[in-house]
Amino acid sequence: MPRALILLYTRCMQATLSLAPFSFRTLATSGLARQGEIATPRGIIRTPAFMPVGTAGTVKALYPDQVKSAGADILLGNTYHLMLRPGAERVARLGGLHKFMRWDGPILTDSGGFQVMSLSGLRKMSEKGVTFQSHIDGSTHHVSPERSIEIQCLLGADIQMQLDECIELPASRERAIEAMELSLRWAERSKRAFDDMSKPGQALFGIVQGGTDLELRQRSAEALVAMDLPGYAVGGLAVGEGHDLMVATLSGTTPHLPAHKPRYLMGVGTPADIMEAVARGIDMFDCVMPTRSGRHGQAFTWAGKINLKNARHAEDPRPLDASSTCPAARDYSRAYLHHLMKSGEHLGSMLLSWANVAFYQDLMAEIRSAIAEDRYAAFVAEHKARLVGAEVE
RNA sequence: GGACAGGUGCCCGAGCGGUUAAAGGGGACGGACUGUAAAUCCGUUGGCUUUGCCUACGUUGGUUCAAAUCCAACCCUGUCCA
Repeated sequence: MPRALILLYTRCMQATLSLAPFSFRTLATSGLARQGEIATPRGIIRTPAFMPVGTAGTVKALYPDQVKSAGADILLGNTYHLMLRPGAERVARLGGLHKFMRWDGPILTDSGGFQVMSLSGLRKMSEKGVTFQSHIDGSTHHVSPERSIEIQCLLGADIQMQLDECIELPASRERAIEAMELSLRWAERSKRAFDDMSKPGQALFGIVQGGTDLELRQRSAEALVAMDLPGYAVGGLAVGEGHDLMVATLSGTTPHLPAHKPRYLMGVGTPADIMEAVARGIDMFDCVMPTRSGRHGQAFTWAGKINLKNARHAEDPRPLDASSTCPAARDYSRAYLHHLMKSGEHLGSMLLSWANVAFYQDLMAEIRSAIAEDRYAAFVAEHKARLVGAEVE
């Protein structure tokens, strides 16, 4: 083959690759649980997937390489936090978030909707959008659905989230309706903005709201599905309602979301939450739990949770999990991890964050295998109880 | 040897007649953490037969209705002077 042709072919392939559409396919099911993959121009996301949270352009206390080698295919960034610092335009001038933080896999960005709840004392809501008072310097920042999408495009997020209103539970039905309907109107505006500004291969997800009211959840889901978005998230859960109500709400929500599109349960959660959500057809998760708990001394293992700050580990020479492939879990004694945490040494937070991110990825890998082999219910029955509580020795 | 300053709960340290089992830190012990205002936050931290009692602020004695708080002696510690 002439050299010129090879070059042309290569260029075409590159072009095709860079324009590869966003797509989702299911490879196996077990009950309602699905195992599959999301294809993005930046790589495949194996589902069910857990996305480590990298709010401010970093999965706290971890190098991108560690996150990658732990098995994560995609991670999160945050519109609100990156908008304030270093600023979306600056990130764009520096080549986008992927290059900036040295993560070449897919990135999903949250819209700032969670900060509507978590920073409720520092913001004002209107039909137009949210006005935040910066928690850093008090300056005022307006985030409309359109501006949220613009920021996410500037960051270069592969999966973008509509701006929504996340409310704390329990909440009155009126309050849930209000937030759900506003979120739907904002979904429409987000979609229009996304269609204008996004690049091929990027995807916008809508967010189902409605509190724990199944009728509201259904209405929200159906309205979003009518917008024909590339994926759908379930938001407003794990915000005070408790595990059982969350699971019940999911049971009444996922059936209203199309089977051929990815479903993302936002902000969840514990290993048990994830297992039950997968059983109800959820494909994607994110949560600060592995990293925050890690920084605070709590490790997740197949034997249950372990608080390394507890005195009982002071002279325990065993690693967290001798069978783990993660060096943090395999090669360091509990006694040493205990010492690091008690001493406030950064390495303690780093090692436990690493071990936890790796554990969560291992959990997802096991979940995917169990679905692929159609033994998911048995898998949950075998592991859930143990993962809920403290380590059983 | 002399002059000051000081000895408080595991440690540092506030209190300087009653509202003091004694502020505040730290440490220790335990808990929480779910689209990250979080390397953060919250408890507990003398004992007991626990709506109360006992023990406790260097030691001993005293003043007082009442003392960690006032007085005396003694024992320690620090700084300075000889």
